[in-house]
Amino acid sequence: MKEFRAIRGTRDILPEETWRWHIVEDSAREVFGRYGFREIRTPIFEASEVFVKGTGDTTDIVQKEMYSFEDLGGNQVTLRPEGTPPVIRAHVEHRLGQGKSIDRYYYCGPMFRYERPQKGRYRQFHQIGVEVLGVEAPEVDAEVIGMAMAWLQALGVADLTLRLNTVGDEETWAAYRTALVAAQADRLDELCADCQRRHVTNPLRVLDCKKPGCQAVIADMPSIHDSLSAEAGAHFHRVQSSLESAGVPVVVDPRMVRGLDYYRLTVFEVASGALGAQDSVLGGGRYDGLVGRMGGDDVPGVGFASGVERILLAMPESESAPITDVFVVAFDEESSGKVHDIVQGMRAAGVRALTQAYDGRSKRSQGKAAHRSGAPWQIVVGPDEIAADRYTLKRVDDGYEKTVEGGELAAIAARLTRPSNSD
RNA sequence: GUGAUCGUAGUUCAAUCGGUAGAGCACCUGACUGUGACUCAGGAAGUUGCGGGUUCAAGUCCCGUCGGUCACCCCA
Repeated sequence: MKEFRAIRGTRDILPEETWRWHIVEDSAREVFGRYGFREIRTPIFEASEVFVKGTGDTTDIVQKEMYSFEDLGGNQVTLRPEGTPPVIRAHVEHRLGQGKSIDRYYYCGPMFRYERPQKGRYRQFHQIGVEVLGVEAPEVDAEVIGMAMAWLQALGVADLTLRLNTVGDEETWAAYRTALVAAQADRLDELCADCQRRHVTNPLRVLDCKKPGCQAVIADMPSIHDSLSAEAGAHFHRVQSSLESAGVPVVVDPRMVRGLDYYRLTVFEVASGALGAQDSVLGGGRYDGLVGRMGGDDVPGVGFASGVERILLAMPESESAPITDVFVVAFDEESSGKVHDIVQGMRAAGVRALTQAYDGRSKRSQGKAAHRSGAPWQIVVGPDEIAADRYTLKRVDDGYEKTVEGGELAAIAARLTRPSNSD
C-alpha cells in the first residue's frame, strides 16, 4: 500500500518539538501583554479580494504565491499568505476603532505561500505578529521595534541585527522615483534582466538586487534619503532617536526595501546570523493609508510579523522537560492491575503519572521507558508491595527513597512532585 | 518558476568492475540483577522513493517522475 506523506512544503510538528513552540508562543503572550496587546484570531482563509487589495496586486505574494480556489458556493477564497489584511478586515468589519481609539492586536498562526521550500521557508509556515492602529507618532514605531527586540532577546535568538530604513511618504516617493528612474535609465544595459524589469514595474526594488553587476550600479544610485520630504525626514529621525534613547542598536540601511506595497515611512527587518539564505526572522513597518484603502476610517498603522520556524532555527538547543513526574513499573504481569489503580489515583490527585505496564511487557522494557521518560520519581510495584500495601517512591537523581502506605501514596506523591517543596 | 545535489531497515550508513541486500544505534523477547544503565543469547524490521529501458543478471548504468536538501527569486 502506498504511504501517505505530508505534502510538499508542509511538515508535522511532532510531540518532541511542540514544547519549543510553546516557549515561543508563551513568551510572545507575556511580552506583548506587557505592552497592552491582546490576541485576535481571524479565519485562515478569506475572500481573495482581502489580499489583492490589502497586500497589493503588484506584490509577488498576490501575483504568484497564493493558495486560491473557488469554494463549492462559487466564492473566490485564499488561504492567508500574511496576517495584516485579515486583522484590518476584522477591525473594520467590527467597527473596533472608534474616534481616537488606539488598538493593539497580536496574532499567531499558520500562513500559506506557494513557494519552493528551502531552509527556513515552507509553504505552510507560522507567524506571530502585531499591529497598532490609530497612532501616527514615530515613538510607537520605536516602541513596536523595541518590543520585538526584547522578545527575540528573551528567547535567546542568536546573532541579531536590526536593520532600519524609511521608504518615505507619497511625496517622497514621487520625487525619489523620478530621480531613481532617471539614474537607472542611463545605465540600464549594466543591470540584470530582473532589474531591467523592475526598472519599469518597481524601480525601488532594484536597490535590493544582490547581483555583483547590479551592486556596482546601485552604489552610484541616489539615496532615498536625498529625496525625503520634510515630514518623512522628521519622522525617520524621531524613530531613530527614540530607539537610541531606548538603547536599541540599529543599523540604518538606506537600500532596504520591503516586498509589500503598503509600507510607508518606517520599514525594518531583524536578521539572525544563525540562519541560511532566508535569514530574516521578523519584518515590518508602517502602513498609513492601508486601513482607509480597506474600507475603514483612514487611521495609521504599524506592525511586524515574525516567522516562528526561523526563530526556532535560531534559538539555542535546550533540554525538553520530562513528560511525567512519576513512572510506575509493574514487577510482574500480575501486578499490573494494581499499577493502573495507583497511576489513576495519582492523576486524580493532580500528579503527572505514567506507566507502560501493558500487554505483559517485560521489566526491562518498562524500565527503559521509565528512563526515557525522564521521570524524576519511580515506583516499582510487585507482590511484596501489594501484600504489605506499602510502596516506595524512589528519586532517580540521588536514589532517595520514601516508603508510604497505599492509602496516602497519591497525596504524598502530589506533595513530593510539587516544585516548591522538595521533601 | 530556475539551478545544483541526494533518495538503501524506524535512524545513521555500507554493499569492489553490474553478480545472493548488510552493520551500528534504536525497538522487542529471554538470561543475569527486585526495575533501568552494563553484559550475553535470540527476534522483528526492505518490492533499495516510484515507473520505464539496457542486460543472462540492476541498489549500482540510461531516461522519466516524485520527494528531501541547499541556492536563485521572494519573504517571516
